Amino acid sequence: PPPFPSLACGPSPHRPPLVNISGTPPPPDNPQSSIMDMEKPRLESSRGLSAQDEIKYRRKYKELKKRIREIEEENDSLTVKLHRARKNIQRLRIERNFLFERLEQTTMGENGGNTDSSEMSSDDVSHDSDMVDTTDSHTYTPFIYPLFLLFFLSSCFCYSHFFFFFFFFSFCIPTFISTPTPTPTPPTPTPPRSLLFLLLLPLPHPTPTPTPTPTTPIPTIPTPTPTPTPILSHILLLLCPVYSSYSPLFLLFFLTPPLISRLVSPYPLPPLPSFLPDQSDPPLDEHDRPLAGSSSSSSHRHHHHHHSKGSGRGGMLFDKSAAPRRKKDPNAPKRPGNVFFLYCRLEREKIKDEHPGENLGDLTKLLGQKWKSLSKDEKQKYYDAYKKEQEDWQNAMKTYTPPASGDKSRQHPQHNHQLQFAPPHPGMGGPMGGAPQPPHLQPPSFSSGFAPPQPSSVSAAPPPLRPSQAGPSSSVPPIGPPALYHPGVGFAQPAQHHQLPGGGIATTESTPVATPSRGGAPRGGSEMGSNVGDDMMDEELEDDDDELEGEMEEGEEEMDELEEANGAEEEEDDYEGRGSNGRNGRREEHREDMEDV
DNA sequence: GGGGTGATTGTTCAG
DNA sequence: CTGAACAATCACCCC
Repeated sequence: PPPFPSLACGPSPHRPPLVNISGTPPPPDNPQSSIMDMEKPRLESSRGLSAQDEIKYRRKYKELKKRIREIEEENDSLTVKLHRARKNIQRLRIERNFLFERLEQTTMGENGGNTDSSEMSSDDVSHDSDMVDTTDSHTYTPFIYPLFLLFFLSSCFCYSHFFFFFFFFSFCIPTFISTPTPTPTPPTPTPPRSLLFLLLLPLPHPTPTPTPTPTTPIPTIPTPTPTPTPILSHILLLLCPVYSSYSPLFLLFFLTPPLISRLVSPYPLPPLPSFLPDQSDPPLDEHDRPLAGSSSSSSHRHHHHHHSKGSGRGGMLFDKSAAPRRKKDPNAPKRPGNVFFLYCRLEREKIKDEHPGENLGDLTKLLGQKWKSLSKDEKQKYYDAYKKEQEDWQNAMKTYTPPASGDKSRQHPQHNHQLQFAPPHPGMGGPMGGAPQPPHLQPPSFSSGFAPPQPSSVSAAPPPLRPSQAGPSSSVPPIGPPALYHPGVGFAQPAQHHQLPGGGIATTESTPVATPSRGGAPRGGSEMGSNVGDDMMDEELEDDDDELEGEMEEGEEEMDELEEANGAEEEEDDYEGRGSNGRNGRREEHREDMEDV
């Protein structure tokens, strides 16, 4: 290419590539002089050029000079980055070699004469540069990595139970990390946590079976106790695609494995980790509803799925679909929408005539823009009409009697006749225009003939809370030493403050009893395990965890590499996981499978 | 033929 | 406080 085409082509700047990718030597050592050299004859040859052109060329020259300087600086910074990356690679190789040597010692200590693997291993160590591609998959992580990956992928993209997640981190990770060192320390009398955690399984203990599978060239790490079958963990982990969970919380736990180890500490064993949104929650929710007197739970669920529209509820930390929105009565008077919808109704025909070719979506967009551009006075007439519609709907709701159902506490709050319609500016709307009182300032309303709270339960209350503060939050067990937490005291509060009308008292009284028993006590129990439990054991665990922390970081780095390598696969799995089948079907399968288990 | 989708704004509801 | 559902509309698309 011509060296500086912009000189001949006029003022349009033609920028050279930023980086010299091909590695060819840069054209001259001193680009500025070269420009000067080339520019001079041109200037001389075109001595007939006007002074204006000369100024233009000079400006161009300065611009190019500046650009060259920028490119050189960028080149320098890239060189530095490259250097750092190479050093990083080198460091990782050293770390990997170190880990490999440790594993090699372990394997040799276990079955001293396995020359086959040791030969291969030493070969790998000697050929450092080849290890990156050849040995990662079969040196010291023969089967853990596939399982790890399997779990990771499935957990990222599907539904599941944290139960399996915890199971994985309590069993596979400690097995993966805590390779018994050949130091002469006697084996600890306590079995590994991973195995104790197996006691959490709601499964009968299977008979121990040896697992010399051909797919695991390096035998599993020995444990001092008779192993209750790693094969069980294999089976369960293979079920992970079914039970897996799409939850960002997974990433949190993935980044803090020591935390996981602590959480699953089995001294003493809680029946299940309380914070798991585990299988007990949704079925319990479904189970509570029939108790409340509603015979339409199945249709309710169906209705909810029907209207979910596939919107991104799966992104929630805990799937809210376990507590779906209450089924609306098809016979109930329809809500009047809002003032914008009224405007749309009135103006749609008009705007359709103005834009005959537009589809409805675009027309709605236009209507939205027009609505926003309307002044308050112009909007006022629509607000007036909307107010009238609201009143009509209100009257219709007065005559409407909702179908008898157990839990009606919030189904039709409009029975309180507290319309929250507010015009754009205060004071505009007459009696409705005033700023509505915040709900917590309003006196509790029992205008619908519902019974007030029973005083007998209030009498047992410690210092009374304001009604606005009482409620769901009061069902949370008190913070403090779990041993001091007495369920009887803790549960009295929620019942006393549930002033929800209707069957609310009867139903909500049963709910808090169940909730802390799952959500409060076990949590306290698990904390007790690390706080009040055997100190010796605890210290051992602490030390172990500290050891694990350092090594776990290295494992995470390795995992990062693996993740990058498997990025394409993950994307494919992603598509499969979110197929048109959707989560609902998967959730149903999952529930049934869980019941089977 | 039935049902979902899209595009909007404001209100309601559940957590 | 937050985020999802819901309200109206209907051409269009998919099953």
